[in-house]
Amino acid sequence: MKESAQDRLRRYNIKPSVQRMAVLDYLMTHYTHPTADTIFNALYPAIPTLSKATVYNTLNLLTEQGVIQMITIDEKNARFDARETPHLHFRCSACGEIFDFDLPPLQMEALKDYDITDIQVYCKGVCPTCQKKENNINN
Amino acid sequence: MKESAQDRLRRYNIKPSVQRMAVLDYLMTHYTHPTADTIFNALYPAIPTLSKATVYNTLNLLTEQGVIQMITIDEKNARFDARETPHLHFRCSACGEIFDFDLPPLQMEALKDYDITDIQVYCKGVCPTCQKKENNINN
DNA sequence: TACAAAATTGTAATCATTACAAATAAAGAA
DNA sequence: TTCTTTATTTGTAATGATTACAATTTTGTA
Repeated sequence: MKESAQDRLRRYNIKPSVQRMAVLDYLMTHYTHPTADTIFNALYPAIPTLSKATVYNTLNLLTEQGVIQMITIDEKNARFDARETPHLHFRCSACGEIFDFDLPPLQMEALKDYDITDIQVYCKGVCPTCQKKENNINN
Repeated sequence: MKESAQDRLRRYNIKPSVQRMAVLDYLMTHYTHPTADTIFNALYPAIPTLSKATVYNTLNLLTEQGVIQMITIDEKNARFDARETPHLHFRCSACGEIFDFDLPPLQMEALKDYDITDIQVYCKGVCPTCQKKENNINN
């Protein structure tokens, strides 16, 4: 049985306000790496008093506390991800979609004295679907 | 003997204008992950007619052509890196410095059908020097 | 109910980056 | 060379995501 957004906030000692639960719940049910704007637009109908500032405040708080990750693979907007296990992001330069992949643990002797709080691996290139499309265009 | 900025531009079939050589040469002699602004300020005295727009144009061109890498580990500004071998970036949350580490090749069966053009690995945390400082403050 | 602290809101400001049109430089042809 | 075309650079205005901040609302507690 999956942990709820409320429980996850409690686990990090963050007061589960309506707005915080809504933002985190959206991320925990949409593993689409949304932007702050996307999250705001999705929640606004259900919470018409919601402010975009609150969405930004909440995302920053959750990121600082390590509840979620801020992804900077897209230079235009920050994206957010509620997955808790280290994983790899692949961003297709053709369609823009961001794919998740499990990541083998990277143990590096050279980093042993560094206190690592966050690991992010970004790959960029073309996904198989877009490769096929490109081939069709060129034939 | 090291390759010059001019030769590297030629290798990528990019016309080696004075401005492009200056930007790339700066990156090839300063592995400090500078921002566009830092590069502009460093080059401006020697090239007083240089425009910041040219620095941005050049950095974008070099990034698109794969001559350099754009690093987004710092959410505020893009940073740039002329290293050609895949490597890992560690950003200290205390002092802000970005350290380079060699990266073991990451071969992942799950990605075999993806056409990967760029791999970036970001680690965040506290470097040994800042860890010591933090301990001293707490004692 | 009253008070203090925390959270949310709306809006203005910030600031890195981009857009764009004008100016300049480079390349090619005759 | 001189003319013509193309590529590059420049200065400045615009963009747009994010932040700052003061006012308002909500929450917790006595």
